[in-house]
Amino acid sequence: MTMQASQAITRKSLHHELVDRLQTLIISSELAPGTKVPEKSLCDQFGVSRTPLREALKVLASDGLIRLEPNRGAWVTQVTEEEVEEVFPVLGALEALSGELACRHMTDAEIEEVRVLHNQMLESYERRDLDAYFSINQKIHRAILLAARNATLTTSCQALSLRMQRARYLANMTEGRWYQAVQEHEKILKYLVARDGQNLATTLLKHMEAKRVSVIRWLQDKENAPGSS
Amino acid sequence: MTMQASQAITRKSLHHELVDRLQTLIISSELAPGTKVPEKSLCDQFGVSRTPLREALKVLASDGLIRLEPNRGAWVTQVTEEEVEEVFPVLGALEALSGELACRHMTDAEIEEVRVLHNQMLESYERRDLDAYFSINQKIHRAILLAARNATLTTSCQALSLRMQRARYLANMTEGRWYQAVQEHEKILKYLVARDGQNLATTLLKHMEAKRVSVIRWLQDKENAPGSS
DNA sequence: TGACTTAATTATGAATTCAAAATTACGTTG
DNA sequence: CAACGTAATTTTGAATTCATAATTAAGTCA
Repeated sequence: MTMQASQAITRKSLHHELVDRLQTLIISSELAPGTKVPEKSLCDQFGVSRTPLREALKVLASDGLIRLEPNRGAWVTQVTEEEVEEVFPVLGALEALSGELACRHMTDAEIEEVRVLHNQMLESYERRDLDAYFSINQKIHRAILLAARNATLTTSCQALSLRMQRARYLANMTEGRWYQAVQEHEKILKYLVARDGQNLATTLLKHMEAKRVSVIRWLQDKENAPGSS
Repeated sequence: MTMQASQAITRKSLHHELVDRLQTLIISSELAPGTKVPEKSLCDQFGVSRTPLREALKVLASDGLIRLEPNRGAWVTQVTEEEVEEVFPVLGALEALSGELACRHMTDAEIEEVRVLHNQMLESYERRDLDAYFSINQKIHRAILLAARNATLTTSCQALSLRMQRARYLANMTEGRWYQAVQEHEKILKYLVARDGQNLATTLLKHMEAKRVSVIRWLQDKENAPGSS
């Protein structure tokens, strides 16, 4: 069953398209952390030759999603404690900035959109629907980021978020942490509505710090009780 | 086709080496902003085929140093006002973080090294030696960055710095701005020695903001009096 | 059997080739 | 001569090919 015709890529820049697709595969763990990137099989799957695929791998490597070992191929990077301790502070600083800028530039309509998302998120929290919660959560953070009106900031933030996403998405929040996160989001909305950039920045920073602790804890648990995907 | 021997590349990963070399060419303006990247001539110059060169171009494009136009090749990006307004705030936030972390992690010996550099910088200021000043200036910022002990932060900062470097390096500081910058550096050293992370962060942020203004002014002057390179 | 060599296979890195697109050069016509 | 259209050339994007390094398999000998 060679159905690569259906999946064959034609749009704009091939390597760029491949970067997107590979990112998706990595975030969704279809390409599992620590495993080798199956160059040949991906070429078959996407119906492309090795040249554009390898171009995409170089880009992903510079973003830290994969690691290139000379003459030994590409490997999906693991989310390590060390990396988490590095990335979250940086992400915190960037999100804080995005909050500050968003307070200056966000339209009232956009704030209203965030309020709607916020309420949807509360609902999914009530339902204990973690998937929905994460999805809406991301939309809120993204809305704030976009409202900062700074493409460079957006790019930098997203690149780092991507690296954490696998880890964060699967982080089985405790009931306590989940409640805490919701409380933090109440404050985020409050300060956004008040256009209080300073306090929003501080809150987003603390929010990220709490996430860091949560993810670290999850990584440590996983280490002690490995195996179950 | 031969004679590539003189500059031929042999070290580790070819595309990685090419990324480095091309960055250097771009920063030094040997590849001038706004011009087309001469793929063929670079291949000849480096003695490599197009494949690894194009891999490097993809990476540089994702870092924003060049722009890829589908079917039309690669172009060295211009430093625009818009971009400066975007990048400097982000860089400011990151340098502020680096200052905060550096105060926690820097060894006394490392602080001493910064002091030495600082004094050298003052000397080059007295001599009005702009090249030396910039070079030492960069070393100081880099020392602080490395002392933050955060590889992710280092990478992010440097990527953004690179994009600004062409513009900043050529920024013909006014006497007034130069004096101001030196004063700012006095404070930076002071707070570093005191390990006052909060104030160091604030100072670095202001320092970057002042640089932004300076570069913007330079860009505007350049626009009104173009041509002279 | 098990450690060590050596040969076969496979995967990787980079050059080359090839089709398609864009650019340039040329010629025509008004 | 200028504007347009067509042909030749060059450049680009991507597949293919090729040399080399790494991995696996097979064979040898204690």
